[in-house]
Formats: sequence, structure tokens, C-alpha cells
Amino acid sequence: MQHQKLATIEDVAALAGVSIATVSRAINEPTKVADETRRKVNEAIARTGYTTNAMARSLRMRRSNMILILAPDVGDPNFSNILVGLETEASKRGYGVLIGNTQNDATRETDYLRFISSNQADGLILFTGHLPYGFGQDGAEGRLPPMVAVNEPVPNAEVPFVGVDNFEGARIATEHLISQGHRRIAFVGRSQGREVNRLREEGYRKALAGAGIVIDPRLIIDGDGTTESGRAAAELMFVRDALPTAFFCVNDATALGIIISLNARRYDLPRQFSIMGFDDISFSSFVTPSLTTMKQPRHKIGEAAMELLLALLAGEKPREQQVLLRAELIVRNSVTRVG
Amino acid sequence: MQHQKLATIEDVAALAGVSIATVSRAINEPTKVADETRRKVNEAIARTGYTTNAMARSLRMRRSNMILILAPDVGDPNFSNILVGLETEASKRGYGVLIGNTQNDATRETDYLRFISSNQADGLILFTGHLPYGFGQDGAEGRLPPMVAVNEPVPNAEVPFVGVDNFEGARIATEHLISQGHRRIAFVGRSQGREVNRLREEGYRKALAGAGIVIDPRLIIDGDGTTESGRAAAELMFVRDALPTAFFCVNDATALGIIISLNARRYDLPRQFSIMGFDDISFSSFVTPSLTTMKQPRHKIGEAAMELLLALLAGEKPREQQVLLRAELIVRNSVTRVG
DNA sequence: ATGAATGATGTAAAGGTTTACATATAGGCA
DNA sequence: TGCCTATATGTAAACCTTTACATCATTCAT
Repeated sequence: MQHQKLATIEDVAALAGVSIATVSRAINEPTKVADETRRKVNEAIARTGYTTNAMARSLRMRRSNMILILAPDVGDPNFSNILVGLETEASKRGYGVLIGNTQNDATRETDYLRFISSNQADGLILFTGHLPYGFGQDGAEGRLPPMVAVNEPVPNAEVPFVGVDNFEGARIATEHLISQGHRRIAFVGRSQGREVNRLREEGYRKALAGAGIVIDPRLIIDGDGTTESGRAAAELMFVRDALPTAFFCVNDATALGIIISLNARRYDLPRQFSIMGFDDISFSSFVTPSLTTMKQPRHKIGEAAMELLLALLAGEKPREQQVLLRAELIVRNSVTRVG
Repeated sequence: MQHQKLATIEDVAALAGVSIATVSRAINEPTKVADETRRKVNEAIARTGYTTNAMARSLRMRRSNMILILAPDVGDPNFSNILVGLETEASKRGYGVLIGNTQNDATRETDYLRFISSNQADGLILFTGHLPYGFGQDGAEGRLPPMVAVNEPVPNAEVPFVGVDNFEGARIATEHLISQGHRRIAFVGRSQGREVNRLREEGYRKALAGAGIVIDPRLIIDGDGTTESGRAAAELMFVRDALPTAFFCVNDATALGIIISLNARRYDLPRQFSIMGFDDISFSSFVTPSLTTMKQPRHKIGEAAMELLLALLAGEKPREQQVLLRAELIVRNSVTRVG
């Protein structure tokens, strides 16, 4: 049941009739070893079933080939697809991926840093939008491990960011609505604290300004990006009695709330209202009407972020402080021509 | 930018004026050390900012306090919530969680075993429904690490399983439909290979048999559990011209396909057809009509699985070969009384 | 023929713990 | 007092690599 005693490099060396240094070299720098010797070593490895003990290697080399991923919510639909990209790239480069689910809990965030300080992870991917609680506290700024922010940038800290170009994406989305003849376009999901929301709102404003459309302030509605907030926003619009012809929602979850609310009020969508989302999460294609939205290249984001982090680990300096990838317009059925 | 040279146990020992053995004991077996000494050591630890080097510890102790999770698809909605449970429990017990996304690719599965064989992980959680390719191949059965299957049991292998009671859940779901007056109840999602589908079908049959209802074989439809298969199934029913009054779907994704298809055909749901799902994935509450379904206790499943695995690691023998948790009936709007 | 340069391999240290065993001190009991 | 036990601490080995440095053999240029 328990592991058998595993073969070590010494067993291989003995069987191959060479020293352990030669075995190590045959494995890690094959060119530095004579062909014949390499053959013998490989045969001995095959015979003994030897695998290098990663702990011993890490101890000696002072790196673990592990990356810690800190995410506030592993269940977030945005998270999992980016994770696939991260994991794919890491795996390709021989790195493993460690998950820390912080739930925005300061204690847990701090706790996970033990992986860094105990050398169990070499670098950090941050989904949280802020430095882990407990970092840079005691003026130990210099101690920050290599890290890359994903999904949400980290304000006021020099952490490279990889993500979608929210501003540009929002601009394209809004321009699409304008191109369909809409002039009264609501923005659902304004939020003070959230950088992502702010950027998307700016892209929206930019597009309207570009088309010479003046914004009715009653069409800008607060929201935290949840489906529930979308629902509430729609209801608020009816109370205000200031209706748009189209809704640009800060994300798909919000858009879904709008759709549910309008469907419940028996409006005929998209004939009476157009709805545009952002993110392209999985069920956006299943809802009725199916959601026209901006697709985040999540897999690519994950790959690019991991690539950047590994470059950082290799000692390279990042060329840009942020890498922005383009969102893609996905035309489905929730947006239609008006007027 | 790079890590400073970190404090080691020797630094602490020197500062506290004791030997490294005493420091180690003060940390790991505090009772074995005199109060006064412990105090000095703790102070030295605080002053130096010492953290145990996990690599050295793992090397020495021959275990890494890491668990490898092998999943075919990290994006699967079932996966992420179970993961949260797994991670929570692991974290509570001082274990870390390593993610391997196999995509059902044999090469990748085998590749991830390096974490096991190189001592980087002590145990294994399997979402894949089968042993990793490459295991038990060379008759090295005895080498299998402690592992627990989740979500899908592993056939023909002595791997403890933690999951929802599919049979019982399906029975309850079907009985609910019967209690609402349905007699012609379709089963959507029969599948040869899949254990989960088979169990849910059996539960369905059991409930019908219990109510003395004879099954019209035209109401049993194949499906692989995707939304697309649900759609196809609905269309097939219309072709066969053998319609049920209710659909029991093998999972929510399938149910969603049914709903989309029926909505597209302009049926009035749930008045004309009732639909019952299984799983309770996130958007089931958002679709129209919102889906009545069986909720999997995913968080609990994760916790229970990790608990079991850690017990195995501690050398305990599992009491049961499988732990089945009850699914909970979630009544929403897609099922209504008939006749 | 000599010396230098190149290439292949070996020796041994270092990386930071845990822990079996040894030692030292104190306390209890005859 | 002398001996045994219990308690607290120290010494040093072991865990398994990687790699700087040393050694040795071979080749090549002079």
C-alpha cells in the first residue's frame, strides 16, 4: 500500500557503473556526456524505474517549479477558462500549478503566502485585484516574488497585468449598438471601486462621444456585476421612466438579469429592447434571446499571463506593464436594428 | 527583486542560543521543550522572520503535504464547486492542492504522474472516472498512491468513491414527477459507458416500477449529457411522435437543451411539458422556466473526499468503499401538475 | 616532443530539515 | 549517598539532488 523504497540516483549510478554526477548530467545536460555513457545511464534509469526526487532537486536548486494561483472565487466562470490557459502553458514548461481559493478573506490570503515563503512556489498569479494581505506590510517590499495579475489589475503596485482590453472592447460593443441605429443606450453596471467597470464605462462613453450622442445621465445605472444587480437595474429604469432602446451591460451576468427582468415583463426581445453583454460566459449562447456580447480570449489570457510570469522568473524584465488582448464581438440574437 | 537569503533554522538556533534540534522541536512538538526555551525560540523566529523550508522538510520526511487533483475538464461546472470543498478541507489541514487538467488525454494523464513519482504530491483525487493511463501497467499495482475518486467512480479498481447518490436522487426526482400526476415520463440521456447515467436511469426505472407504470421504450433517449444532446433528443421525440408529459433529464445541461428546443417550438412551458434536471448548475435558476432539479451537495462532496483521502494518507483503512451523499430536490418552475 | 586546450568523468560540498541516539541534569527513592 | 528514571537538550546522520572544482585522457598546434 505504501510506496516502495524508490530508486535514487545512486542506484542508477551503480547499475550504470558511473558516478552520480554523470547520471545527473546525463539527465539534465545530455550533450555534456559521451554517447556511450548516456546510453548506459538511460538503460539503468529504465531498469530501475528511477525518477528524480523533485524535493531534493528543489532544495538544491532553490526553486520548486510551482506557480501559486490566488483566486477569490474558483467558481467564477471567468476563472476556470483562464485557469485552463494558465495550466496548459505551465504544464508545457514543466511547471505545476497550485490553487489557493481566498474567498477575499485576508486570513486565507496571508496563509497562502506560506507557499511562497517556504519555497513551495516560485511565482504568483493574482486574480484578486490586490496584493495579498500581509505583503509589503513590514516594508519588505523587496521580498515580493515574481507575480502577474490577471482578470483584475492591481492598483498602486508595479504588478504586470494581462487581460482583455476593456476600454477598447466596450467601445466596439457600443459602436455596434450605434451601428444598429441605437441612440439611447443605457450603461448598466457603473461601480466606483471596480477598475474593470470603470474602463468599460469609459469605452462606452468614448463611443457615444465619437458618434456625437449626448448621454442621458438617467441611463447610467449602478451595479456590481451580478445577475441580481441587472434585474434591479431594469426595474429601476421603469421606475425612472427613462427607457433606452438598448442596454450595454458591464458583463454577461448583468445582461442576463436584464433579460430575465424584461422577459418577465413580457417584452418581446430583441424587438423592443436590444441587449449587449461582455465576457461571453458559457450560458450566454443558451439564454433566450441568445446574447450578443464581447468574447474574452480567456485561454489566451491564461497562456500569456503564464508566459509572462515564467519570463519574469527567468530574470527577464517585462517589456510592458500590461498586456491587453482584444475582445471579439460575438453577434447573436439579443441585438437588433432599430428605427 | 529576487528573494533575499532567507533565515534558516540555524539562524534561529544561533539567535536563541540553542541547537537546531531544539528549534525544530519547539516548532513541531512544543510540549517536548521547556517553557523558557520555547519562548526564546519563538522570539528568535519572530525576529528573523523564519519560515520552515518546505522542500527540506519534504525531502527529509518523504512527504510533501500536497494533493494532486486530476480533472478532465477544469471548466466543468460540476468541477469548480467540488474543488472549493476539496481545497477548503485541504487547506484547513495544512495541505496544498495541485491542479492537473488532463483533457482526457492519455499523455497528459501519464505526465502528471510525475508529481506522484517525484514525491511532489502525496495523494490523488480523480475526477476522470478511470485510473491515470500508465498506472498499474507494469504490474506495479502496489505502487498506487492513496487516492479517492470523485464525481465519477472508477470501475474495476479498488478506489474509494465519494459522490452523490445518483440512484436515489433519480428516484426522488422521478417520484416528484409522478406525484405531480405525470405518467408518461421520458428519460433523456441514456448512455452505455457512463456509470452516472446508468445509475440515474436505474433510479428512474425504480420509481416508475414502484408506481406501477410501464415504460414506453420510445421515451428512453440516448444522450451524452451535453446541451446539444438534449436538443437533439427533443427533436427526436417529435419525429417519433411519441411525446411524454414530462422529461427527466440525466443532468441540467441536457434539460437546458430540451427547454431551448421546446421554447423554440413555441410551446408554453411548463404548462405543456414539465422538465426535471439533475445537478443544479448555476444557470438553472436563470433559465425560463427556471429548472426544477436535484441539487448535488458539491461543497460537501469535496470536503468528504478530501477528508477521506487524508485519512487514507494517515494510514487508516476506509470503512466504506463509497460514500454517497443525498441530492436535494430543488423545486422551481419547470415542473407542474398535470391531468 | 612539449604544452595547451578540450572533453569526459569523478569527488565532495551544500542545500535545510527531522530524528535516532547520546549526553547532561534534576528528582525520587531506597 | 547512590542509583534509577524522567526530562531537556545536543550531535550527527540521513533525505537526494546539483554543481564547483579537480583529475585524467586525448587532441592539436608549435
